[in-house]
Amino acid sequence: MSTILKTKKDVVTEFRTAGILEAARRVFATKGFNDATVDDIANAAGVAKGTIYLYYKAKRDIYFAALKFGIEQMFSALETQLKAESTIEAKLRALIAGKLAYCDENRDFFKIYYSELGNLCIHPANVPELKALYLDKAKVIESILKEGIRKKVLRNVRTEQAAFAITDIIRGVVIQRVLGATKSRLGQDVDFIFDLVWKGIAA
Amino acid sequence: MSTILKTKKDVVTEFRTAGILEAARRVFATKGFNDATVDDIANAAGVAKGTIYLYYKAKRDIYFAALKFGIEQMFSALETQLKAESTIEAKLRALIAGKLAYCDENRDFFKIYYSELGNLCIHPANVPELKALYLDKAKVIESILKEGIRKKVLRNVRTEQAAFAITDIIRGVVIQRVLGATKSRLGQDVDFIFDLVWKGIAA
Amino acid sequence: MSTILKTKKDVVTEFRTAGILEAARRVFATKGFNDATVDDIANAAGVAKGTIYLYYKAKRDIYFAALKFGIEQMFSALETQLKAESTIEAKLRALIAGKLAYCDENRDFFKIYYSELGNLCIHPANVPELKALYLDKAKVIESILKEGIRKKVLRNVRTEQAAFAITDIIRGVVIQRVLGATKSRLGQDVDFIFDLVWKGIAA
Amino acid sequence: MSTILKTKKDVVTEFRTAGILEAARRVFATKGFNDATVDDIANAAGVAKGTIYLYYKAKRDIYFAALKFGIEQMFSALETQLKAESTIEAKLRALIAGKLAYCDENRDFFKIYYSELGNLCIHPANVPELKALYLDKAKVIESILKEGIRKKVLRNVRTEQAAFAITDIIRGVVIQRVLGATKSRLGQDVDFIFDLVWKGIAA
DNA sequence: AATGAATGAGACTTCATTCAT
DNA sequence: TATGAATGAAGTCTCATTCAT
Repeated sequence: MSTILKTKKDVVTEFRTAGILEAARRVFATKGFNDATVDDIANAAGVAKGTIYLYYKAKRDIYFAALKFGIEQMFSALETQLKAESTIEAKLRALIAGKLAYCDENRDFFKIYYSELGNLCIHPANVPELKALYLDKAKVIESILKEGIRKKVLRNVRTEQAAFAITDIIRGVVIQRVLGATKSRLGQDVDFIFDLVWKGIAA
Repeated sequence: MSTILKTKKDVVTEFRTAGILEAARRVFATKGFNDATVDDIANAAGVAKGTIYLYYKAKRDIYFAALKFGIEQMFSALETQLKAESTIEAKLRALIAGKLAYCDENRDFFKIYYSELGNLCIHPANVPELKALYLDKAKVIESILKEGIRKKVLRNVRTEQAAFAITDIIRGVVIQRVLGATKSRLGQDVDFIFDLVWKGIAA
Repeated sequence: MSTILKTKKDVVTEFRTAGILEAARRVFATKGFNDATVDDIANAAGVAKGTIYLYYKAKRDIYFAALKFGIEQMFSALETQLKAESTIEAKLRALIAGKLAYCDENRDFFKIYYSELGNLCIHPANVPELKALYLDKAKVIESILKEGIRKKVLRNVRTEQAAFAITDIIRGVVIQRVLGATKSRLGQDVDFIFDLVWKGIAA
Repeated sequence: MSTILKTKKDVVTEFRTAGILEAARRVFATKGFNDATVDDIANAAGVAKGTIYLYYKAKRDIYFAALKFGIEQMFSALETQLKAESTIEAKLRALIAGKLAYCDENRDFFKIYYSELGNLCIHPANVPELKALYLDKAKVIESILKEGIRKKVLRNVRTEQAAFAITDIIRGVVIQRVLGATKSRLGQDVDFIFDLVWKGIAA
């Protein structure tokens, strides 16, 4: 019985949390953190303002939760895709394709993600956890690079920096896609990035 | 007489404007757009709050003005440096070095610049002029690339995208420098970027 | 059967009510009326918030109920003690000792009691019943005084005012005890009050 | 010139401060601290809500300022009156009369004053300064008592406690006056208190 | 031109109360 | 009867902007 009750509560919590986060993502993406109001989020989520505060202590917490949720979802998707590949080349291409696809399909998330990334320089102290999230994820790329270097497929570049560079190129392309500056199909953009990167770092 | 008065007025305007922008850059870089108050800027500039509004219609206008000022200063510096170079290779390296150096020396500006870049996706409608500023400046790189392709020094990449990619890599490195994630000396970072890019796009 | 059920219900009600009041007294004494939340009380009482509202219509009602409960308990104790005494002098001393002892032992109650007393001037309209409670109880002292005057033990003071005065002196001493301004033992304080009062009103 | 400017600013500040405090006293006396809103005070003072916050950092600060202002005004009036008297007896009577009169004429202040006094037991930590204000002022009475004892006019009572007792009796009478429980004229009440006290403590 | 006091809309957050389970 | 998730009114405080001096 206690199990059932607990489960029930958890279900409700999960349901509400998901709804709120989904709404928050939309609202934050549209208006940015500061112009989005908690009322906006509540309306978008179809709940009362007070309800939001049953699940999150502050507006900022909703924001981080939405961000974290997206990051983790993206990386969990990426990991699955990477495991399916064996060669370094394929892995790198899968990673580029995966990130591009995820951001393309989750533009709301992307907007928050990269906007916050830009703000890291301004509010770095506030968000050690967030910083960690960003940096940790760069390790995924770095480990592929290291493996490539070990296997002599890649030349001996500074892996940390190269990982960031790749991340940055991807971001740039996504921004162009989101801004509509580029009409290329996803595949073309993947090819472009991979091509540039591979030539840049291949042995 | 009227000319003299006008000139005098212009001088004052320029003087005030410069002071305000300089203060604004510092304040915005430290606190971000939303957490910075007009009072902060007025204090930093050593003028009364009302004075600010004699020169700018709204807080956001100060922000854009500060941003624009920095961008133009940076690109004017860049252009000078580029003119001194003749080969494509040298030009590219000069461009990378110049941007890196400027951002390194003007970290306040950089913080605003890249933070706003991240927000472009969120507030694109508000700031067509800003968007233009960002995109136009990418043309500088693009024109170098086009020249390189014409001279067969570079392979036939999509210049617009490549220009963005280069911009993005540079940004990534600057972010690492500002966050303190990287301790490399400027020259090393320039080498790293140039190396990666050149291998990626050389013929 | 109906009788049994009703009795059972009453028992439950009494049980819950007592628990809630006891918790309320503690919470209100610690935080004051406004800073205490219904949640606080529910937690302290070990019941759900909704349960509180099965027994009390509003937060304020809990407060008054707790107050009333304390007042009645105190005065019922006092009456018992007074009955045991025969002389005016002994009665007066017993009354002073009794009040002092009760408040000393029930500091939570005392805090609410006297804090509300102070607020009587501000919210008099809201609480005619409460006002009555306070004033009626002063009659106990007054009747002792009247008896004393009749018996020529006391001089002919205005009994109502004297009753209040005695009440006020007692309150003052309790406040000092609760605030820790005074370290005297209870007996000393009783002596002090009695001495002052007796000299003030004796024939 | 600087002096003139400063004076001007000070005058404005003083003017606003006085207006706000006067309004606050009225509002707090009518509704109590918690039920009074900053809007209420602003309206009563005839200024905008924001203006209040130019002069006080928080609602609670307004409250304390109003309280402090009243206390100081009352005691400064008292001191003047006391100086005019030479005998202990006259001083004591003047003190009783003065307090009674002040509270009678400034009922708004009185309500705040004694309501807060009742709350001292509940929020003692928050308000060390306030506590000090209350306790320090009791010293005035105490010093009279000590003088009386030294001159053998009074018997050797515990001065601190006696001072509190006198304060408490006065409060009680004021409460009755404010609540309308007593219709006696001021002089009668003064006589009553003085009579009781004097008999209680005279040698 | 310069000032800075005044404004008031609007944000976040709390919490008494309700009600479906 | 008991629960506690949901509600939304209401409060405090901030700050961009205005305007009289």
